Amino acid sequence: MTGPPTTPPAGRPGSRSAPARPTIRDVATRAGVSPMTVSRTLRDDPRVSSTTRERVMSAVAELGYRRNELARNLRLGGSSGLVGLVVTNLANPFYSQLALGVEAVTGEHGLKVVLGNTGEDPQRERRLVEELTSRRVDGMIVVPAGGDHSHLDPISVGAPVVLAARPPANLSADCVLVDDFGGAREATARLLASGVRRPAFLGLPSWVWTTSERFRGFSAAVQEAGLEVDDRFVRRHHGTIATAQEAAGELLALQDPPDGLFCANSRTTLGAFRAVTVTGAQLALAGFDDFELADMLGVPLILVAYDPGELGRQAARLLEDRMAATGDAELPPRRVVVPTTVVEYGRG
Amino acid sequence: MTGPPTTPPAGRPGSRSAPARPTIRDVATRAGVSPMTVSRTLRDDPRVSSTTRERVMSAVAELGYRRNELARNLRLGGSSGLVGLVVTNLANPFYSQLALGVEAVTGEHGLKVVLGNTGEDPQRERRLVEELTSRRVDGMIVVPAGGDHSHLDPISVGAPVVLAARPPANLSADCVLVDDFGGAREATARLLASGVRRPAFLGLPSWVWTTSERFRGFSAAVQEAGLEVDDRFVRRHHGTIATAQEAAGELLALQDPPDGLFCANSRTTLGAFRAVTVTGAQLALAGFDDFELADMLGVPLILVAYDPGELGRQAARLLEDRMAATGDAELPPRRVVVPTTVVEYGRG
DNA sequence: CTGTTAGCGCATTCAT
DNA sequence: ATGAATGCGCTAACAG
Repeated sequence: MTGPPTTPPAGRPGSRSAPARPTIRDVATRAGVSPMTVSRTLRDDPRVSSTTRERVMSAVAELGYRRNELARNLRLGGSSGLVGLVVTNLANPFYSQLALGVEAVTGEHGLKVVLGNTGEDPQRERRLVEELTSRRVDGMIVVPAGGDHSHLDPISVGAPVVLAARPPANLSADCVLVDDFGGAREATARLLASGVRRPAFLGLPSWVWTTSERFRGFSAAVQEAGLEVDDRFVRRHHGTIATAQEAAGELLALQDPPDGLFCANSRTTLGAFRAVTVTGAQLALAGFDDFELADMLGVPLILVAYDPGELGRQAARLLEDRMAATGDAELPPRRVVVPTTVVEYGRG
Repeated sequence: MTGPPTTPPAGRPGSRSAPARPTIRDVATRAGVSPMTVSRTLRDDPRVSSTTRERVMSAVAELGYRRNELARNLRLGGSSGLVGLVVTNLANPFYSQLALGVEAVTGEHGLKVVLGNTGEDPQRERRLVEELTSRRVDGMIVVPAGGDHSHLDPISVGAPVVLAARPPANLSADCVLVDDFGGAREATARLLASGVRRPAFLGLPSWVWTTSERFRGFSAAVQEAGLEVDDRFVRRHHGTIATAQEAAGELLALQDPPDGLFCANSRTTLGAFRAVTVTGAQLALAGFDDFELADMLGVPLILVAYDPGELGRQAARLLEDRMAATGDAELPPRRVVVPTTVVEYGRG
């Protein structure tokens, strides 16, 4: 009963090549009904008679029609069905897993994720946020780069904003964080419990929020063990494995070197591991972030593990929550903390 | 000279809370001009007088106006300024780096990336592709999951399609591949040059395209060395480190075990490494994919390295090329191969 | 240089 | 149960 192989709808004047996508009107014409009936059919409106529905659906199939969500969303209120996701470095497995978590949750509700990568450049972040705003994203999840987050104000963005991994500064917004303090504290406590008496800390510059939190956790554990944080044993580096190795090497070269080291992230841990391997020093290692092969390095390692995907999923849930809110509700900013666990490798 | 703090444009009836975004008409009213003039100003049309331009720009600033790209794109021809990126597993660093490469190139031209993750599920891939089509993406980059790619036909998608990492099947489309054959061949050749006489191969099931290519490369190198591929030394596993370890263990348990092993990907290599570590066997290792810490494992390792980001960048370039084409040009499908290099770790 | 008309593709409102 | 008019926000095409 399918009609004769229809010629594709007449392309717009001038473009003979690209078989211009059929619109709802083409379908209507083909099915011998009005565009409204097609629209209703596609919306699964129960008022459409089943015979009409069938005619419409055949026309849809024959023409290969796909509803234009752009036009639909415009008519529906100007939103896009898109969620903006702005991260600092997608090449970092941490953020790609976060992205995966976001995608998994938003995908369940038909929202799609638009990606932006800042490379830790606040300037670029501003640009990306503006572009996403112009595209009328229904919400945004951002791992903020700079120190001032005022440009992430949901008001100016025109949609809810959720920060991930780092808390808002100069801004009232939901956020999802890792338990940086608790994780660092517990790992450090285990390090001390294993007999370390001269603990050291190696991390990024102190203005990096996660590093400062992890340092707080480190300090707390040290003090709770009745020890004191030795300033000479607190070092910062610039985030690469190489600089971490260098900084760890300096610690080991001290006249009275530390006997244990807490590293504020995985690259730091790897740098420290290299320094230990190269020098053959006796240094118990702990660090934030679990990583593949940690169990294969042949040295004992106490690591703080957590699920980056969970960070993304929680962020997406907070966001969807806000999007669902009428807006009059004005729920106050929420803060979700993702738990950490401590894992030990290479014991014995 | 800025006017008095204007009350935000009257919200639509019923929504008193969200300060509805200003439209081009609000700006026009505020600036005392017509919407067209605002539109022209925003497009940097030189015909607008500088005085008018200033008035408009102040109004824009005062109202916090942002052009609605959705409406704009609809009017301009129904495209979205979006590129769809469908990958199999974003948690895999390979694909996240690929994504970063795509984002970097498309971002230069104002295109944004919409993400989709299939988890290797062809069904989900179909759904994602349809959704992206409905959103009128201007193009799509896909790491295809199944064996049949007919649903990726640019005609039905309505936009150019570029495949990445795996070649098209039942489909004519551009694609970007890694030199799987060449890389495997060279690494295997080095393995043999190091004295291996009884080479083995461990990979995924043979219907996985990359594995079969890499096996071809392995075989070529073996034959070029005047040896033969021993069928008992060719094994498949299911892609996890654990199954790889198991399969490698079986090889090592043979009465006359191999003295060298080529692993078809990084998880395979890691599994084999574990098996070697556990059993203490003498087995020279080579494999496809470089990975962090490969130099720290304490065993010699010959690895095939390449830049996944380059795969993404090339894919994005092919796509933009197609998008720019008039469509009448009908350039034939192109295939770009990203080169590999062989790196050796732990020698001595 | 600026304004008016018209319409991108779709869905709400009001008719029938 | 279906259709006609109207407009989402924006901009070509054509006035003036």
